Amino acid sequence: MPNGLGDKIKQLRTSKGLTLEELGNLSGSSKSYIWELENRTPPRPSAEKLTKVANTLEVTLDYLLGNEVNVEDAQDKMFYREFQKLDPKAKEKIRSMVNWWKEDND
Amino acid sequence: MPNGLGDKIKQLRTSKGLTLEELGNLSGSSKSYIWELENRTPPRPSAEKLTKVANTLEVTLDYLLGNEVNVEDAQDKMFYREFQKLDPKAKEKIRSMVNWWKEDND
DNA sequence: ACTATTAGTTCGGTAATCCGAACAAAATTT
DNA sequence: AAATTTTGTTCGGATTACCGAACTAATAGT
Repeated sequence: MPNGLGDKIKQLRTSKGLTLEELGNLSGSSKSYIWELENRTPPRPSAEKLTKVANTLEVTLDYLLGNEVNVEDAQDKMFYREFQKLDPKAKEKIRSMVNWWKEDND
Repeated sequence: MPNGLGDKIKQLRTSKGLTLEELGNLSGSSKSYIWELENRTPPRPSAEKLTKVANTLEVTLDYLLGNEVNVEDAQDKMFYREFQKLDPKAKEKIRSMVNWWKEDND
């Protein structure tokens, strides 16, 4: 039987080319615990740990927990969060970059 | 020393006219634990518990945890809408470009 | 004021999180 | 293909989240 949370973490981790240890280090957990999250039947991880894991994997907590349905929205949201923290000049650069990108496709 | 998470929970709970026991019952926790969440220095509550509390209080987990996205700027909002329309591949490229470029500028 | 009811606080115990370190398997190098 | 390095898995134990029940403080009813 598949574990929703674990499957998502493993999916995202491997797609980013990260090892258990790397994800552990980046998100302040031990690799053994990351493994438990991925493979053991649903534990009750702390919001603190899961938040850091979600941030490292660049998705929202709600996505990992199944409250948000698709990855794309979760990723968009995370990107937007980071975007908002940038200074106006940086925002402007990225904005124009995105606009330029759009010109081609339509 | 104000505790962010606790203050928010208490604020929301009382504004909804709920007692510790009621919020506990509605969200699958004991009243003593709700009290700890509100008054003791920040513990490490499980994502499971916190999710239920957030749902009962009708707010997002991200709000409780302080990761809130505030959508004040109209220009940012617009950008976000446009970004969402891009195809996944383009999004990924832009994301990694921004990440890479952010390393230098801190 | 006294009592009854409700709300909030404290506390001991138990079960679960989370880690480090040892072990196993897989991949890479020589 | 043996040796080395890297990645994944298991396990014992320290720490702590979370509960139940006893206690205190308010609040309301008579």
